[in-house]
Amino acid sequence: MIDGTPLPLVGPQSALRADAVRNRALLLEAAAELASERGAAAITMETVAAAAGVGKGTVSRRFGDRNGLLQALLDRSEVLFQEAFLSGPPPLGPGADAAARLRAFGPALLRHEHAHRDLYLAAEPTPERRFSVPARQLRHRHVALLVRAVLPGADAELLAHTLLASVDVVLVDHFLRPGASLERLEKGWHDLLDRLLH
Amino acid sequence: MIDGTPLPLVGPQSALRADAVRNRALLLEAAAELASERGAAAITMETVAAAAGVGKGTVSRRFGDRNGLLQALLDRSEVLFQEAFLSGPPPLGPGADAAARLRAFGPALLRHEHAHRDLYLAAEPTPERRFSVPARQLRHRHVALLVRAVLPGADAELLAHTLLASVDVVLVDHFLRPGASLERLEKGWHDLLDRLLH
DNA sequence: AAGATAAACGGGCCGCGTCCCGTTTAGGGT
DNA sequence: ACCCTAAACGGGACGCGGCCCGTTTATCTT
Repeated sequence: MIDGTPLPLVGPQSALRADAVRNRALLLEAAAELASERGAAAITMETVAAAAGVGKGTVSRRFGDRNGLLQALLDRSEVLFQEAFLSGPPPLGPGADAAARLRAFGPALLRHEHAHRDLYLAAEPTPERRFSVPARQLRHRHVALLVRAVLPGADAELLAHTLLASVDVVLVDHFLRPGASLERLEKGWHDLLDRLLH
Repeated sequence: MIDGTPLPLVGPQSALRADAVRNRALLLEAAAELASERGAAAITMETVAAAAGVGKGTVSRRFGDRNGLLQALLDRSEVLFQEAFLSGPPPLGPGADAAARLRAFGPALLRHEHAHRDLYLAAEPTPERRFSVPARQLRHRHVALLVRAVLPGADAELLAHTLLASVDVVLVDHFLRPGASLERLEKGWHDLLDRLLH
């Protein structure tokens, strides 16, 4: 397992050496600057290594591959979103009933991903790893939990995947290209839930 | 546009030269043999070119990229599936009402993709092209048509994407790994439709 | 039949991602 | 304070995909 990529909301697990911690920060900073100046496509293992003043091998060892680096880059804003639906104010966070939280989740995810769409699109994992990304797993568990509360008879795991897929970044981006609006997608989410909940 | 990859159910559009047609067939045959003998992962631009006795440039020009080659490989079985839901016997084909056709579509797609899962997983397009694959567009139009007939008030395009996503190869494969069954996924499709149609 | 033209061909080139291994260094134990 | 070991480091090597361009060849025209 690649270290230095702590799962969100889980403590450090392997005690990175001090210089490794430093280099990790340097690399993420360099990558963020590259992304904001020349777009996410400009992030390559070599350029980010050079910009941070370290060797390519260091990037590889720390983040595994290019995708791991991009995932780590996303982690900061992802954690903010996670806090919003795990412990933030209702209706997204606890305090509202499951149906209301579920209703609020779609639009919130939609807007969050859309705000960072460049990075999310660039960081789209390969098919075989798509469901292993910690952030995705957390989203899925959360939605499945809400679905279970709202539709006890349903296959919550499967339905959660379906719901999440309906607001996937890639799909959203595809819809927004021609001129569709975020509002249409939000309405789609609400309609879908309304039909599912009678 | 890459020629030699006619859209399903649309006639040829650019009159390939005779030698090009021959090489295209040679390449596809070589790729199919490679896939069956050493797995889809063994298909690289170079090995397939060598196996067919042509240069790498030829593969590149004909199929655009590795993914285009894999899509072309899938086309043969894909066309069979298309015929099944476009003009085959009910309940999948015309002759049954839209609700019954929609019910039948999920399991049919599920089983079709599962039967060719190795190739479908290998041929998974990059995010930006995911919705441009002709076969996917055809599936989507078909499902959207049925949804429009069954739920006139809904956003048929969006809902069709959601339905298709719920039986996506990558998701299905993810579910089947631990030991889930195709039956569970089929039940999920039927439950989803039942809830949507009251 | 012979020339013209557009298309196809081949294979070399470049860039990127990944792997590897000999070297260096941080950090804890004595 | 010194050493010992495990971890991190650098950067070169390799393989694959995508691209390009000088050469060959099929097909159409007259």
